[in-house]
Amino acid sequence: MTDSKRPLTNPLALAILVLLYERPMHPYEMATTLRERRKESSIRLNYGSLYAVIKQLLREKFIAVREILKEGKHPAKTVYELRSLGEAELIDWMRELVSSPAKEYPMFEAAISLLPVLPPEEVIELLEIRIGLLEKTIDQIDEEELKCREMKLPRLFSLESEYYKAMTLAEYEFSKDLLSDLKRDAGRLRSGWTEMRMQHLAAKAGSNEASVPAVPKNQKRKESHERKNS
Amino acid sequence: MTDSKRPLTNPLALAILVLLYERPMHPYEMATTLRERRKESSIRLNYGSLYAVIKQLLREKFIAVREILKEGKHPAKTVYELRSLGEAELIDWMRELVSSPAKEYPMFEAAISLLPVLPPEEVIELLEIRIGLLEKTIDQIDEEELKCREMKLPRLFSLESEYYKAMTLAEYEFSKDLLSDLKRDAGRLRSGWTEMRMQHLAAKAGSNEASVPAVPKNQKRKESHERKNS
DNA sequence: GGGGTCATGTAATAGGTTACATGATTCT
DNA sequence: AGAATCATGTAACCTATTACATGACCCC
Repeated sequence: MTDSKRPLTNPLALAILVLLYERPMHPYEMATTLRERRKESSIRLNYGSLYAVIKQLLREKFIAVREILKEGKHPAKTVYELRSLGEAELIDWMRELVSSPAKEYPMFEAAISLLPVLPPEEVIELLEIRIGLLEKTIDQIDEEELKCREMKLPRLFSLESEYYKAMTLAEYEFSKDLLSDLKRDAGRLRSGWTEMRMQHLAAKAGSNEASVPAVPKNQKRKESHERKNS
Repeated sequence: MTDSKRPLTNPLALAILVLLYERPMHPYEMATTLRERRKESSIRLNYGSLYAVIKQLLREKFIAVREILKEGKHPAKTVYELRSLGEAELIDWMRELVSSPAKEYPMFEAAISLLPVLPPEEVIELLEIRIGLLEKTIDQIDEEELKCREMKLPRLFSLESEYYKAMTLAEYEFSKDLLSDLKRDAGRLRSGWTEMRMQHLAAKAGSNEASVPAVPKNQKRKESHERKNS
């Protein structure tokens, strides 16, 4: 909300702040709690970076060591607690995340914007695979949902999977539309496709096309510089 | 497709491979070409890492130096070209991106899964802001779309923005539904909300609630360990 | 002469991932 | 006895970002 450049961007940091907002905890407990609540499915969590992230949170004074519990010959448990600065950061961060959509860059969008490198016929096949996999994903979400309802968990606990389902469905619809457009349409959607591929194809084939610029035949790939190995 | 662990994951690397698939280029030209085609809007591109990524591509033998052009006292231009290994990687990478949806982790999904840290009344306000911003975004996309149609650009060139619009719309619908559910519903959606916040509230207030476990009153935050500063 | 843009890069740092190392306890 | 789990962490590595540095050319 206020200042867009937060010291930490790792979502694991956000998750830890939330846990410590509930109660003090030691690192291992954080990991098991997050696992228990299955947060990995909606938050990118890498438990290997747990101690690293805690170090960062300490550095920023968002958290502090509350106590170090030593029992017998067990390794000592370092219990952390939230500091007021960390609480402020947590609330501010959450407010920003909820109120302000941030442009994110899914790789599928990148792929679509580079689609002409693949021949349209292949894209059709690939999209069919994708659509099948998306259907599977949606079925899985539905199953999970059913389980939750059977266990009579309040809806609040599965809001994130509702969101995930909505987004997956939207991608599914988009993919299906794109596929059928590609299949039906020989001119409109495909117009420009081969033209965009042409330069490469021309370079490869040594081409007799008129519209190909600036790539003399003696500069064809494959023959020129392709050395064996270092 | 084949092996999931690619040596490079940076989308800038993918973009460079595509450019070199079209024709050999020097780094600065790559940057300007990508800017010209406005790829930043659909691919996360950080031009500062350009030379670093090129170094990686060289290391992987995906690309090679084709020639070094020296004109007068200008800095020499190092022209790169795609090697067959790089072409294979590009095609394989693209196939995977199109055919296989990868679970990605938008921050909004993370926020939703942690929503109970915020009081429901505040979430309502924040969602209203979000919805407004999403509307703005959609209007912008529509304007862009109109421009493209006026310039009679083939649809192929704006597929990625169609995708972006579809996803943004889905998020918009989800947010609106969530908002109205939150506003209407006093029991169903909200049930569990305060309970999830309770532990924290209890800790803060010293609480007389029965169901609060394991946090003795002498361990309240604020008073106990919050030191002034280092 | 000054600003923009062409064109190169390096250096420092932060960020994150992976793998490894340790050792006690508890369950089978 | 052996496996899983509890609980700590470090070290190496790689990636990525940021900021800086250089210098010529071109147009006003």
